Amino acid sequence: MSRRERLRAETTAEIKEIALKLMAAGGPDAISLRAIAREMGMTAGAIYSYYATRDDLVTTLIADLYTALVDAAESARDAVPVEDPGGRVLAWAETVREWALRNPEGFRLIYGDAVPGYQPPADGPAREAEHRACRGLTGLVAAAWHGPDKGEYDWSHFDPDLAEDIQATFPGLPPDAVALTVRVWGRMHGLVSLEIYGHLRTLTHEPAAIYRDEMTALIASLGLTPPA
Amino acid sequence: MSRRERLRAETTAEIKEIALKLMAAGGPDAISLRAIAREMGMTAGAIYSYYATRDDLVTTLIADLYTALVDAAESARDAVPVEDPGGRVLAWAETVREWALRNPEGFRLIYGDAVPGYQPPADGPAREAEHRACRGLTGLVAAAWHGPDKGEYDWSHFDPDLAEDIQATFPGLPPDAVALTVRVWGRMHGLVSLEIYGHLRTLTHEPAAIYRDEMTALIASLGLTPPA
DNA sequence: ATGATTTTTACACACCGTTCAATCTCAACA
DNA sequence: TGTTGAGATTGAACGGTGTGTAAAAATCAT
Repeated sequence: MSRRERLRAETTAEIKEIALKLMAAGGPDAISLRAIAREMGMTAGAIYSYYATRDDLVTTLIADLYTALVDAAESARDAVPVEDPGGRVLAWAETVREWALRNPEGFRLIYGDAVPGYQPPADGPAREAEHRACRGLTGLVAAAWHGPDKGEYDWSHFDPDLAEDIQATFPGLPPDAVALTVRVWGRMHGLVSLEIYGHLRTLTHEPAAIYRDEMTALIASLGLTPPA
Repeated sequence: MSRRERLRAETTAEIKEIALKLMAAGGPDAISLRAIAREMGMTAGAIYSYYATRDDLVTTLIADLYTALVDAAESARDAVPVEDPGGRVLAWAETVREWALRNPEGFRLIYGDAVPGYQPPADGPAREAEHRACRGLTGLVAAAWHGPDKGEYDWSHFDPDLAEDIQATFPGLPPDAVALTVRVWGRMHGLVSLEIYGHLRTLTHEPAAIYRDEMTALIASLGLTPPA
């Protein structure tokens, strides 16, 4: 790797780093090429040798953040033995919340309004991360799945790519389990989303305990044994 | 009411109306005084006879939207007899989702990032609407509450105003029930939030059914009988 | 020294909120 | 009826934000 390439990689990384810092400080709209350049001691035009447009930069940021989130959730899950499926669910859930609290603006960028006017590309690393998240959750549900398969759902009710992916990864898992996965996702997401956007702050000082209670109930509802 | 006052009221209403339309079309950042004025055939400065600043306008919009949402939820709930507490929960939940789908940008304005840089005032009509929402949910939980009161929570874990309010409205209701209310809120919010922000669109075509299943499970977990 | 790459400089363009003096409108009063 | 004066509106201006482009200048590997 030549010196040239190394410098380029470093600058690319620094741009992302500064962008994340700016976003953490001032929200998604603080991600402007000019502000980043100011912070780096460069001029705005220079950034165009690294990212073609501002949306490209945002896309990269979202992908990085989402990947980091899923990495964290997966490794927390894998730190709990497979014999404790309830513990694995809890590990995933708590990790997502803690990551969101550490990176509130990142959470907003992924799950909320990205920068005004930004349209996410149909595929790319962000989409890949979302699929990983979905596979991870499905795995957690699959480990707990023991019916009843009421046959309420059909594979045609889901995105073809996703359906194919899941049928390949978890053979025999019925569509009803995927619907349950979506519900689990929503249940994990709800309180965290409310908390990050400040709607719990004015209600309770114990969001962690409430979230934990909710996740415990979720685990029990999956027929698993929640950790003590 | 003089003609002058009538015109003023009409213009005030039209400004809000246009603002909502612009927001629906282009997101929260599309709410600009200049754009509103353009749409109305006025000049930007004229709006300052009606709203002191742009943030004042946004504050009014949020309050109006939140009030409309809570109005809808309350009346849907009240259309179901008190003898059917599960049905009342479902009515509330479905109404919130449907309102959100009809007013996605309104939902974002209330529960997501409002306009960049906007800071909500500590009190005012929006706060009042939030309290109404909380009271409404607490009422639904209270109708289902039959313990167990494990005494896990304390009134000091909640906002003093809220605690006082709830103790006055629902005498005898323990703090644990309020914690459960927050959990219920999160559970209702999660899937709707994911759906509004487009995270279900790429997974399933049946968000309504999944949400209904989740709400049915929620009602059952409250010890109530879900409607057929 | 040469040639590719990066960066600066300078523009063009389009927005935004807000203020202010001047103008217009129109209801009420003399 | 004509005048007056408060309120509504304009239009221009100020000061700021931003994205993106193109040519010139600096940098650096070869």
